[in-house]
Amino acid sequence: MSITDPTPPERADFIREIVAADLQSGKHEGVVTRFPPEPNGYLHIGHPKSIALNFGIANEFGGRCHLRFDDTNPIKEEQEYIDSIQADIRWLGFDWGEHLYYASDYFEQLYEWAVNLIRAGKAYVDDLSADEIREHRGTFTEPGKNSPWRDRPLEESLDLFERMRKGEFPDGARVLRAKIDMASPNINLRDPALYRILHAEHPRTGDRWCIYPMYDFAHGQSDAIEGITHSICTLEFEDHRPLYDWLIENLPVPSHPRQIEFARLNITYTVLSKRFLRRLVNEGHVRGWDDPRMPTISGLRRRGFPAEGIRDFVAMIGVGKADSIVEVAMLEHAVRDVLNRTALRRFAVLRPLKLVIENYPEELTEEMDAVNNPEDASAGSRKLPFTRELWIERDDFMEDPPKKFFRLAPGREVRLRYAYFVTCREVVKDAAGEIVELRCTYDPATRGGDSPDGRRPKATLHWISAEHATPAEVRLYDHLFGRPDPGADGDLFDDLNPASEEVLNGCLVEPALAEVPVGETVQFERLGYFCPDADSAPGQLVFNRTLTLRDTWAKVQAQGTHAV
RNA sequence: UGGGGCGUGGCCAAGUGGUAAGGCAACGGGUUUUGGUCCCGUGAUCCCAGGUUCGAAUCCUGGCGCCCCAGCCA
Repeated sequence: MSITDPTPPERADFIREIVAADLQSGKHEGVVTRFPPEPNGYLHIGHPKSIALNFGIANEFGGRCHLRFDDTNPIKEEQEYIDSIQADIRWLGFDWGEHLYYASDYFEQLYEWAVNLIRAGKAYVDDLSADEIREHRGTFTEPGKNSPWRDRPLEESLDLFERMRKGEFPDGARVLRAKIDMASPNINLRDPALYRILHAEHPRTGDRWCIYPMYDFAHGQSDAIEGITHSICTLEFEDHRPLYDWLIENLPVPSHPRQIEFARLNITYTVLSKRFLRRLVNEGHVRGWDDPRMPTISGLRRRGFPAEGIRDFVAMIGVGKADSIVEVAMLEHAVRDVLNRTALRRFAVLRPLKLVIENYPEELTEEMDAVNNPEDASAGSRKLPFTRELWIERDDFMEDPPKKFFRLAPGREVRLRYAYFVTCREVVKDAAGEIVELRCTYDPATRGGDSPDGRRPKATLHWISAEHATPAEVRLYDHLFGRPDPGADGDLFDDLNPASEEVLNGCLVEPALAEVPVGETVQFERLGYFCPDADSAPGQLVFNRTLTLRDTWAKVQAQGTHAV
């Protein structure tokens, strides 16, 4: 894994071009990247863009990619997040090998470097309060003012910093600041805070420390320690690059990484803000971080999205510096694309309607051959039991059908997939006028679904033998938000889609569906992709709808509604 | 408002001075035992205005628009 190929892949993005150029010019002999999550929440669909970029570049150029937790703020970070993040990255299909690191591994080194900086007269301990520091910072148009402590003797700062570490001061009492330029037009250079006092339990270092480095003082140096060549981050850190470089240049670090920024991912109908996602979970709007409606990796996994679809999606959207909002349809397309190729086809009836074939023998059960996946011959076939009493989808029958409806209707003949042609002879209703049963006849000559005389029904329906049907609960999911730009004109919570989850009980599925393992997504023919939920138990099947199939009939219906 | 970025069809996105790739979506049509899949077809003069050039989305100048920064968050 040490051979370096300086050839960029075809049509590389601007970051890959930079990497390739650095390799070709000999600036670097190999490439080392890193994915640096803060363990303060679960990974969401925005992260794979960065993960695939960092791990992808490392792979393509024969380098390596580290997983490094940016754990410098113990108040927000938890072990649960550290664990879930690793599980999610692995599930996505990426491997950091032996290269698992934590910024907290470098706390001692970072502390030493801070001392170096003080000795060099480039950092000082400030006694100002947070409010006072803000007041001294100035504004976008006015320069800041120097802190009265800015020029205190080095020895005094050294002593104070050491006592900060020893725990002699309460939170917020003092802070270590870089001495750069309070008049800089870049606010990040107006003597940024480097260390703050936080008497908090850290998930990794426990109570060994009560001062913690700020992001700016930890990230670049961690990169340098690990020999990262290209430190890829999102656009909002562009303003921090001068500070990143200043620290690298003013500290005796072992290497000089280069920070490169790209635009983070945004998707329609979804919100990717850890703060907001945490609220959804904590305030009970969803079942948890892994709720199938959540844009988290664990939510998408539970929803049945394959990792390959997510990888294809991020490859499809590209990498650039222009802010953009990708349509969810693209994600859904990527997912359907892999599922169409790989998902087993099964029969399931969500809203059952009884269909009785009057001229079919009472005691007979036939075994019909059904293809498991028309896109993959190696998936083989299965037997479907067929009997006189069946269940079909309520939506597949209309007593008084409109012009474009070509499923079952009184007097109409349709094909029952893999079985026979049936014709509706009678509609049975209950006292309330509800349709409760369809009486039909079948044509024995059409066994398997083809007629010897070349008759071709306009529709093919899926069905379940009543005698063999297995009950199941099915949870239908839709976008978490009811509009493409949630929160655009007000509170995000006002835009939550009240119909994002619909639980259906009394669904009936074919016997083979009891065997699908959690983690596998199958296609319920003509309905969509579904996967067993972890809530399933023997005899208590629960399925989540991953996505519907593309549905041109639904589109026709919607147009009809809107036309009037 | 000072600084930093960005601006190519509805949405992503190639293009790096030689006459606008591709994908998604939408809309037509064909195939089809999933109204699925698959196949075919349909759309831009590149934020605007000047300029340089035989020739500019690509270079120059000036505008306009959008995003980010005033945490002891990352």
